[in-house]
Amino acid sequence: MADQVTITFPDGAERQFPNGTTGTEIVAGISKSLLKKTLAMALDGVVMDLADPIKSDVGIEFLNRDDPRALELIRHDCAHVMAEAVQQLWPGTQVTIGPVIEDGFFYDFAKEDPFKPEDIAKIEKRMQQIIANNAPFTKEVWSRADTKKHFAAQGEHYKVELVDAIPEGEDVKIYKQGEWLDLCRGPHMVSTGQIGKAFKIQKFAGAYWRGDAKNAQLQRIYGTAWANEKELKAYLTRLEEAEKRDHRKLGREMDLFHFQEEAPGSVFWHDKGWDLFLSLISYMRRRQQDAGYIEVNSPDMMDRTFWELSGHWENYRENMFVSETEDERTFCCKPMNCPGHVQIYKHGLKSYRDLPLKMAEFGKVHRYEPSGALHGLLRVRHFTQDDAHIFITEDQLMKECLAINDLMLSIYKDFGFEDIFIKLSLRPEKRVGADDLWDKAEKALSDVLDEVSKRSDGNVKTAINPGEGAFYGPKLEYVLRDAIGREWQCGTTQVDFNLAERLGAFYIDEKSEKRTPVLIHRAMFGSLERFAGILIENFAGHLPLWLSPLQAVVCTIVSDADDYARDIHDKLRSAGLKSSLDLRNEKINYKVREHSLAKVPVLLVVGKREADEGKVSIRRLGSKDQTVVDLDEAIAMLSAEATAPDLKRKATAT
RNA sequence: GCCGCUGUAGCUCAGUGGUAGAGCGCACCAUUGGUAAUGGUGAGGCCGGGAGUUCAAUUCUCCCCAGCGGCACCA
Repeated sequence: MADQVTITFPDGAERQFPNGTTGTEIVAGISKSLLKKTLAMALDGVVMDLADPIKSDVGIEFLNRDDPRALELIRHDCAHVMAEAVQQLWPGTQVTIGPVIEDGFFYDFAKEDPFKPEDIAKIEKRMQQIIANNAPFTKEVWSRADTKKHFAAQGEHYKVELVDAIPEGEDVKIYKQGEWLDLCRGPHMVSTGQIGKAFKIQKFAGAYWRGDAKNAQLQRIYGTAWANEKELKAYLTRLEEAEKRDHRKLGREMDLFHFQEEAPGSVFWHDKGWDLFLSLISYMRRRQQDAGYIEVNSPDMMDRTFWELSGHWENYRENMFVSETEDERTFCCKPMNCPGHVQIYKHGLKSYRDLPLKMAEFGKVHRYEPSGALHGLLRVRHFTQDDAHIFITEDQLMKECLAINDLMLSIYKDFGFEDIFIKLSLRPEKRVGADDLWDKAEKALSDVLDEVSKRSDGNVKTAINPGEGAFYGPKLEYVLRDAIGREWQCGTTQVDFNLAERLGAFYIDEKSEKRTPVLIHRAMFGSLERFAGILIENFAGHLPLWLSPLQAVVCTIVSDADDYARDIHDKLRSAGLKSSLDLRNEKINYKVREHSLAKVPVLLVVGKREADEGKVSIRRLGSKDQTVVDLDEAIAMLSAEATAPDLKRKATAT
């Protein structure tokens, strides 16, 4: 072992130190103020405890709290302090795991009595004390046996399990902060005081040990921590903004839909919401027709034998709506459209010349989702899929998947979603079909993914999810990023070498032989209900004109303008615009406020002046300004804007 | 489904062991006002459902349902 190590500083300077010198010693040698500011070091880019000895030649960086890498340390340390606070306040509580997550951290505890809402303040207060004590974080490496003995003696059974989970050959590290210690792989900051004040305990929740519902349920505490108060405040504001976009709230305010307890997980669409829904279907229907799809409609209920054949009965029986009828038959509300589509396919002999056969349906599927999963429009028990099944020969697979991809990306773009992420989900444990068919299907989708990624010049990001596929085949899942950076999984392309055969579908090939088609399942919006919810949140209720169920309200300032307003309303209607008339005996301020709150995109305000001159005053949602233009001009402009993007493209193409 | 919290007027929410209150909205009257709340009057409630304790339950206890926040699930 060398006596000396060469350390390279961020400015490029190199210096020799005795082997085993710690980061702390080096910083202390530079300046007291730097030592005070430094939370940790990075050796050749790897973040380490400042107190770690340096045993080889490396490049060193010192992390202060403004370093982006420091945030993770602050949150991690904050989780430790929270755990200490909880164990101080409620002795006997067992600690389990406490990782850093996006925007914060959590720690899971095993504790008899549940935490109460008022405990948040108690925990925060105790954490402040621990942070004020500013105890240093110190690291020790213990033997496995000693560690297990220690935790077993403390009654920390989960920690004993965690020690067993540490891979052989890896050190068992213990971090101490004052009297308190935790099993942890680190790294940590220098002392608890470095966490600062910009943290907050957010909420309590239940969570299963090791994420498995078969295990005990622990109590999770979520918290957040930031480098400074300003960032914390910005984060809390961001949460508030997201809350304002909540589609459940906006749905009520905009009078789009409602839910009630007699139909949990089912939507009561009001006229305006249904108008939006129908706009989405019309749009998708046009896009699919243009792409060579046929549209069909299959029964909502079919005999259970179909679902046994398809494998749904075996895999999803508990999640199906099942009905016993007077004739003692068992019918199931369809949880998927595929078996129905295969029946339509099978009606009449198919030739290879008929393939690819692209069969679409706006089918309403019924799934008895677990009660705790329901969430507004985003997770319901009855939803409409823009579903399609594409029957192909094996060698058409690549071409069809790419065509679907192109259509998918083009459609998302029409709604303003251009930041797309595609996940490839591979075979799950519970599945049907032989492994060689899975090999083939996974290879095919993987090739498609590579090709899509290549074509997009790296604009489309991709990832692979082992074990997440459907029971009958692997899938590509399209994830959209919305206006405030949240991700929503929508479209899916699934390659299925199993179902067509199970349901007895075939075609006659060039050699007059029977062959089984490959089935591609695909949805682009996914669920119409869910997509509508996503759009409401993405646009914060400010729907683009072509999707808005009420595009304009004609408001009068004085009743002398009533006849003129009626005239405008009629003309808007004739031009295909969705308008309504507000002739109420109210002040214009009142009308503007009310329609603005209802997110009406365009207000056409008319008083005596406009009536005399044949003009309208246009006020757009979100703007305080108005422009006065000729009525005909206004109608032409709004009509153009209200045209769906695909129709606009067609109009300019001809 | 599991853990915790919540359920009072159309909406947002106060409140109490002696069967209820506000604001907004709604109806009516007056007001014709130029771009985010004109004034007045009035109507509106099985206090989520069921059982128990009590002289008396919206209030306390238990069970159920639904919603919310998570976890698990998501063909």
